[in-house]
Amino acid sequence: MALTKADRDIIKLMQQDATITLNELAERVGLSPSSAQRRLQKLRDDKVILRDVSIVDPKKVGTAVSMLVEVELERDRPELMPPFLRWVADTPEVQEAWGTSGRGDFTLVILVQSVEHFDVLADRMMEMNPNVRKFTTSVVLKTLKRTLAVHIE
Amino acid sequence: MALTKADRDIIKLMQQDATITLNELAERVGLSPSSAQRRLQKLRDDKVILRDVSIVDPKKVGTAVSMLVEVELERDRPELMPPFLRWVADTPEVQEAWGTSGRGDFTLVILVQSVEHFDVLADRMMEMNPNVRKFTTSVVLKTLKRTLAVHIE
DNA sequence: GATGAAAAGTAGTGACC
DNA sequence: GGTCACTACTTTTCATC
Repeated sequence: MALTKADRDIIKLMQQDATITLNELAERVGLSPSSAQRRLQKLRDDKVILRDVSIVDPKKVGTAVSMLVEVELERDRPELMPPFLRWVADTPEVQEAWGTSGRGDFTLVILVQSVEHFDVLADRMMEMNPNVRKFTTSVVLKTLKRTLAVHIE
Repeated sequence: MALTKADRDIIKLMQQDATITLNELAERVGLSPSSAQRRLQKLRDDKVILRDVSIVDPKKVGTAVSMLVEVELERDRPELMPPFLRWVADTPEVQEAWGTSGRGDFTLVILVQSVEHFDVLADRMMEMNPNVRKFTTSVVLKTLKRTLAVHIE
């Protein structure tokens, strides 16, 4: 699964614009269209490229409040961990979630329509997860940058 | 720019899988392929859908350390704000950045190859931005969820 | 073992109703 | 918004290195 220069170039280009045609892609990485397509297919088969998605502007669909939430769990109730993980997975307003060292146990990025929606969501989180000891919320005032693109040298 | 039911369905589907064909898309939203394509094109023209990108598995390209960084800036030097914003925009290892209320002024998601790379990056951040008063770093131990998909009712 | 050229199949586009 | 014809893109085949 070693990546060639062409593979890395394909990844870079596809992370910027996945609607690029194979002809364009091929030209820019210095391969024929059929070679480029085979490499791309292999990158998908090997799960280097996981999927292609459309990026939507939240403001344009009436969903404009982002929150960063640090959640602290009770460590002495490990049996309540899986339900919490399931809640994270099943709650579409939770866009991102990391388990971290440092202050909080988990950091969540939550995107909702309004502060009222967030209130409801936070209440439900507490209700469904008695192992949530406390959480601190930071309101996002300005989103400077948002990408899942991985930097490739 | 009011969104129809079909528009919202198109957005939902495209956020999951942007490689879907117009035939499939049309069928699943209850339109003809060319109608679906017109709506999709309008969503792109109106910047509701900003772009399509490939999602890459960082582990598969040798980039496996994520950090959450809270940065506190000196408030009495507003002239140094633009350079900081430019540093964020121009540093590909910074995947996400928000300006927040609460403790830190900014929260960054940084993805690097190794802790050593992070050290170099953090040093350079301090060097290039004398208005960074302090920053606290949380190492990501586990990534539970990662999507930019916006939840649409 | 991967490449490129070309053929065959499929999907996207635009004019018209 | 739907139908249809046209164009463009993708995929497979096959010969080659």
